[in-house]
Amino acid sequence: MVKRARTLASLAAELGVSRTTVSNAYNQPDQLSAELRERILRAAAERGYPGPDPMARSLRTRRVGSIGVLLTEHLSYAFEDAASVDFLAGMAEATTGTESSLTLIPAGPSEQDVSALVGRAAVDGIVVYSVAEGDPHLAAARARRTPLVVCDQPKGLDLPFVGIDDREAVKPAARALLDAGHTRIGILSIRLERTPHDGPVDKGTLRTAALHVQRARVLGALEEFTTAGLGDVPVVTRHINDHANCRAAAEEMLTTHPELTAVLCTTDSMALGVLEYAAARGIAVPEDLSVTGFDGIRTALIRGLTTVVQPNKEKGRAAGRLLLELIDAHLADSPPAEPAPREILGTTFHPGSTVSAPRARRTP
Amino acid sequence: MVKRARTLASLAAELGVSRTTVSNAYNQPDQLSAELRERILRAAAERGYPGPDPMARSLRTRRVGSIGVLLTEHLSYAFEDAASVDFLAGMAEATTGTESSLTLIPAGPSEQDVSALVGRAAVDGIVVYSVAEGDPHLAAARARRTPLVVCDQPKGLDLPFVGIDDREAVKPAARALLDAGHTRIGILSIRLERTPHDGPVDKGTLRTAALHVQRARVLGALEEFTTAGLGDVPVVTRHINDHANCRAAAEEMLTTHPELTAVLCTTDSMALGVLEYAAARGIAVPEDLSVTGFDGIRTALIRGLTTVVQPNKEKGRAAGRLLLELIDAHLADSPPAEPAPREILGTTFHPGSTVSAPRARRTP
DNA sequence: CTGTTAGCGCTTTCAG
DNA sequence: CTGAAAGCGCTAACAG
Repeated sequence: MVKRARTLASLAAELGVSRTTVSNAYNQPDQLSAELRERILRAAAERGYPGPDPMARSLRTRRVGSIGVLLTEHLSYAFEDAASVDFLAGMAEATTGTESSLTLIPAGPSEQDVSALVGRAAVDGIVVYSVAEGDPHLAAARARRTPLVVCDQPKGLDLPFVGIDDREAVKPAARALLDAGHTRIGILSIRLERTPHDGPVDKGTLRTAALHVQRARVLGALEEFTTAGLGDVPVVTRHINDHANCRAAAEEMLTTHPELTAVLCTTDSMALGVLEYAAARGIAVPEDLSVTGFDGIRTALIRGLTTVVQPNKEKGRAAGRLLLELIDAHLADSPPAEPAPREILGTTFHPGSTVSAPRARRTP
Repeated sequence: MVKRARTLASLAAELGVSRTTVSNAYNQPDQLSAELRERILRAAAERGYPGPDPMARSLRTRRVGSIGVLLTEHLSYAFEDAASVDFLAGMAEATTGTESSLTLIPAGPSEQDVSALVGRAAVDGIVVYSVAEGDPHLAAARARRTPLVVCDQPKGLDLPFVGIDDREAVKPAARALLDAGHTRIGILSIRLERTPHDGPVDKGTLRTAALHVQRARVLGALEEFTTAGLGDVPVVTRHINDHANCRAAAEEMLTTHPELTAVLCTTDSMALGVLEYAAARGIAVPEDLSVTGFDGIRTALIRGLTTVVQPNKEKGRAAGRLLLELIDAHLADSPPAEPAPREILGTTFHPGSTVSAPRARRTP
């Protein structure tokens, strides 16, 4: 077995054909006789020529064959969060049938050279998944001048967008509590700002919060509560949406506000934390405490949580498809659409079984 | 705002410095004065120069900055399977701190141009995750002559490998059944060959099965059973490891072999299918039927399944780390290690609560 | 159906 | 600290 030909050019030389012909053997099979093509491919295999170099090819064609997803969290977290796993599944699905693979671009917290990774990623375009307003990674992704789709947040930019209407979506959950007769309700949300903060949230910071999704959900709920005439609705937050924090948030809320008969949570994980805390304290749900969530993750649905279900997988599919379209347009030199395309997906309210009328209070 | 400078060269020209200097501003900050660097970067931002083109850069440096995972299943399936999600989380973790992202390379069933995707993926190396012996995607990955790590299967190739000892790992589960006194045991496995087959499996095809992981688990269990003097141990398989199929497999096994008092499954999903079927039929587990699984997926552990837990995330981490090492060595022109590195991770037996002594049979 | 001509945009010696 | 020269390996016209 001969061992030469590490490039297309050298293979062509050895076979006594032109580079074009070898290139065509790989890329345009109908541009040469089947038998010549066979001969070339066989010779390539014999000499261990691995086929056209992907980088050189990409440089020439201006297309890599991969779409990127920018995940702000520590990358492995994306695989622990049920919602983002579903989202990625949807994006993966969007690539099937296309010639693209899917590149996960990690984005750590260090502002500096981290954006170098997004600037250097070998991708034809990027879906920016749920980052805070002003996140430097988003800026880095825009700086690439390569197609871009924003998913979930930040909202309100003139960029291609896929997401849900968080503010409206949360309302059925709020209404369910009101309809059941609750008047003492607390709101549990996860981080509203990029900088860590755990504890109570005042209405001022709420108005300018950088994480639009959480903000919209809290504001949507508050809108319903206020309209119904409720006065002081406490809001408590945690930076990290994990088990321990969710439970701690539940404890904080119910300890500092023992009068509450219901808690509306802006994520299912939070709600599960409340359920768990309640179980540990012997607080019956929904008899003593009504709870609602948001997201519709599997475990929450299995436990019968009253929640709002959002189509995570469909979101991934939509974002991926839109990005692929934009890439095609970009490669064809079509000017970007004006205004930027915007896809708002529907959500559904899942009644579940964690809301009921508040237990009759010991009134005189 | 001026809008020119789409390349490093043009930016250099406009600033009256050399291309090297601009390049250094991005890549070797210590090779020029901080102020000149600032000036260059600012000018770049003003003119919308997106920074060095990733493809051109990669072509020159021979390094992309991404590692690939080849997932044979339809890509989105990788996100539905708990084991592979954990594996991916581990791989993602391996990239943190490195300058690499993670590219998921889909591999559909169509033999032809699908291998083109793996040949063309812009990655510095590939982890081939659990594919059948003789899978053309593996061949395509090898053909790249770029570093490669095989995870789980195929076994026995002289390629860098990360996995577990499936044959030994399953034995504690088999022994648990034997120790409890079972003598009528069936084995439920998922696909043993690349071509779809559902139903009973004969010992002949078992010996040559292309999917080494499943084969090793079945053979490991059979070895224990045979050593213990059990005679005929039926083996039933399903090609797809999903809900419906797992349940159907359970039904087939228990219908065609009503004498069984225990079922050993080579995946937790299978075992969950058995549990579900049993529940639907009013068969008590473990009183009427003992069941064991393999994998240690969360839902199985929660349900108390007796199973073997394998470290999926750790496997991903190990595979990723090994690949990154190989890439560094490759780029440094070090010759590949001989023999290929091989990392076998440990597994643990999870006793659970789905195995007990067989109910006393109605003997005279 | 085949070959010739021109780069794609960048980094890297190696001298200044 | 800066600049000039020399490709990395490939594909897209276009002319035979």
